[in-house]
Amino acid sequence: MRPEELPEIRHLHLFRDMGQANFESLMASSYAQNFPQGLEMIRQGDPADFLHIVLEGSVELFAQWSNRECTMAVVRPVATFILAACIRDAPYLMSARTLERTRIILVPASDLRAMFRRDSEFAVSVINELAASYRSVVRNAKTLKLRNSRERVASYLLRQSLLAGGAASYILPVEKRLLASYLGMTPENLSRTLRTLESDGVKLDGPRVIITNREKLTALAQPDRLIDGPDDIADASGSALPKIS
Amino acid sequence: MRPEELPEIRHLHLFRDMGQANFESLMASSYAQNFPQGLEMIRQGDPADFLHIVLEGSVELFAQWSNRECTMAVVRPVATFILAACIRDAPYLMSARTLERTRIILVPASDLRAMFRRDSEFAVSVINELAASYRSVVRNAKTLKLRNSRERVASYLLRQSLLAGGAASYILPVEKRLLASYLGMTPENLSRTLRTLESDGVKLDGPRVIITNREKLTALAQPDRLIDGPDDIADASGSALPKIS
DNA sequence: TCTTGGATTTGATTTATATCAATCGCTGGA
DNA sequence: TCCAGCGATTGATATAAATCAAATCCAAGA
Repeated sequence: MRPEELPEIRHLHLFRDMGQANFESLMASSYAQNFPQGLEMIRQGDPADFLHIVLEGSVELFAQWSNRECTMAVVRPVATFILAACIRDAPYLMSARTLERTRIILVPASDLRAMFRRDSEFAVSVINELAASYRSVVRNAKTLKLRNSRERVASYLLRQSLLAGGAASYILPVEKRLLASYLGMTPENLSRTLRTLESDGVKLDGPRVIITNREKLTALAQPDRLIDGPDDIADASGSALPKIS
Repeated sequence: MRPEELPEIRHLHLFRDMGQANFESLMASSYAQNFPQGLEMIRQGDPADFLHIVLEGSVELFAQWSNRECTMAVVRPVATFILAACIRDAPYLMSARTLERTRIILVPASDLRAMFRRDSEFAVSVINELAASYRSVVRNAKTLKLRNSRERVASYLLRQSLLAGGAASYILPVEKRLLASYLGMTPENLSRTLRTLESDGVKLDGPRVIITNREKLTALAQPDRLIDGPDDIADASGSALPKIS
């Protein structure tokens, strides 16, 4: 691990409040690894041996069942993922693959579990992280069950605009086929939906999103703080898709 | 609160490992309340002031958006709900209403937050509870995105059979319209689906489920440990019926 | 016992979405 | 530069699911 990377990790909410010696101890047993693009580094069902921290690149979390698969989330630097599995000492519920060349820190799950018993500040951080993650998935489930695909697309585009500082134009952070899977629809359906949304205030030019009529788009998406955030505590780690640990 | 209720609460994983004095202190600031059937005792968006513990009856957690609503979960004794919102000191993401006359213990969220900073055993229990909850919602999201409604119904029926000790016949624990909403479909669609499932090994007689061909039903449902459980750590909160094999 | 309201079922139809197939367009490598 | 391959789009069609409407069933209360 490079020395300049430690502060980046230390800055995460999860590690921010723990004792310095404990943080160093945890990092001492961790190690970095670089993965090429498209590598499946976690397979669902495998035992959760390491907490993963993305330092560079990006990672897709996806789930599989009966020859089908779907994207659950995309994790971007600097953020952790699969915390819950590590804590439960249980099999991963999701697989993970790199979307590009990606640098990851691997923190042994056993050390992690020992640490939050030793460092009560860290325990509080873990509690907060898990509670936030839980709420994030609940929001996700709500959008899946309460909105149809058109509404999900509209609210996604609007939310991304807000993440881009309310910009009227921005670049989609992920490929459309991945976005389609994340939103629970087929690429064809997403493509068609995007076209029909042109009459509702948003236009696509390749990967570029141009919001032409924010009021109209908002009326369709009906953004809701209890689904789309912003979440209670400011997170703003600039991830393209909701963060999942 | 009745004295005989304390041991029931104490027995929950969440409270099992904390110091006795701390448990008593937490309970001292809590109080019981009885709600009639059909009462909406939590409205989504309200500040999370109390952790709720169901002692008797049952509670539906549901979400609303744009004049639509859907059932997210049903909580039965003895269990807690909306822990994450209390911890984040954030608005509830879900509403709650009683499905029958229900007795609830209300634990002030502020006491809860103070307590896991004071009692590190309790902190560990909260961590485990949240991690388990998180994984439970992820499973739910997976079934929504990976299975169609027919498959969701089939796997639900099979899962309930296992919860009933593998019984070939059992009574649905909830009304069908609520089940439909939980499974993300309309009551009409559920009704029709149940009928067509008769050719796949399961028959409905009112609220009674009769599994006529477990192999066939299993082939359709394709139960998966990473979606349907059983979860990692043995929970066994009730329904641990002796298995005859 | 009779009544009534809600739950459930059934039927007809519409709408949403997936699937299959083909084309287009871009990008990276030979 | 040209080509191969993949993502994106478009069109045609099939399937899944929702909606609308009505009938039936059933349990709680008068």
